[in-house]
Amino acid sequence: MKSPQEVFADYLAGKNLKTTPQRRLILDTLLKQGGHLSSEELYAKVKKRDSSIGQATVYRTLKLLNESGLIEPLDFADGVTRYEPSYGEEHHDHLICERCGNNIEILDKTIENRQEELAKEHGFTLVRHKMYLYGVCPECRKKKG
Amino acid sequence: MKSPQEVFADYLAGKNLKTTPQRRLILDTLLKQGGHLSSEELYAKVKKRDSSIGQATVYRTLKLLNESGLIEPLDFADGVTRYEPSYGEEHHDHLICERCGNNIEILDKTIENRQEELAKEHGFTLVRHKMYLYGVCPECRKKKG
DNA sequence: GTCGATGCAAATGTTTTGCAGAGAG
DNA sequence: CTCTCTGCAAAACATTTGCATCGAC
Repeated sequence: MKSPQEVFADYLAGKNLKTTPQRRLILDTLLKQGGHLSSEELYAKVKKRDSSIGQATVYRTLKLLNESGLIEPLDFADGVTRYEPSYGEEHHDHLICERCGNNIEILDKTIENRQEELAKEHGFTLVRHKMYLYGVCPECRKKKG
Repeated sequence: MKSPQEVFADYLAGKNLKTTPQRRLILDTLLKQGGHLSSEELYAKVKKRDSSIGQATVYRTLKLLNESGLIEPLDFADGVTRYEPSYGEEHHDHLICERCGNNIEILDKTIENRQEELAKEHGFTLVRHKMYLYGVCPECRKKKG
């Protein structure tokens, strides 16, 4: 299996785009960090390693990484788009606590299968899906309510 | 069952807020229109009936309507938040065509039940969920690819 | 060298907020 | 009468874009 770095380089090369130090640094930081970073948060982290980097480059690179299939945008309904590394990772959805923002990755074959069937029943070819479960986690429930 | 207008009036009264002509007009327009309106689109429709109304009032009222449980925000991943009337309506999810933007409302008990179970398995109390299936509709598939 | 990439600042698009006057309870 | 509401314009956000310069290939 190719490394994410290779995948990115190949994607760029295939579109006559260039592999620059900034792009490498951004991918590298994102992979090391993992998790669910917003562009802003990623920018801050990247800036620590190269203070001359610009915000726009981070946004532009995130777009490329998404197109190359290396990362996935997430929407936790708080106004910012977050990203998570998705290359080589099994797909999963998110269970989010509405009180503390904590979130757990979930995966359920029953649901995945039904989604595929449902799309088919309507004649659709399913490309991707997003599922977010919002609730209250055990810790927050104990605290109040 | 209470009418949406009553629900809204009760919600406002309960918070010592006021039932104004603007708020009534916005709710009324939204209900008559149904569907998946963005704030911008709703503002345009409302303005036809009362040209003196302001954008901000529409945003503020949408927030109140959401809190009162009358409408539901939707995210079709196109940068704008849309709203749909949800009071007295059975919950449903959305199957969206990535090419033409057309979308179909779907509901599946198997999935709904599994979601509830999944949350429970992690100790969460499920409050709500969002599921979007993105694909290509039959018409668009015929046209190309 | 050439053409894409970068950093900066300005622009964009959506949503929020401050404020002074208007109006519901 | 008292607070909340409204419209307006300005502000606040996240994100995108134009441009001159820089640098990967």
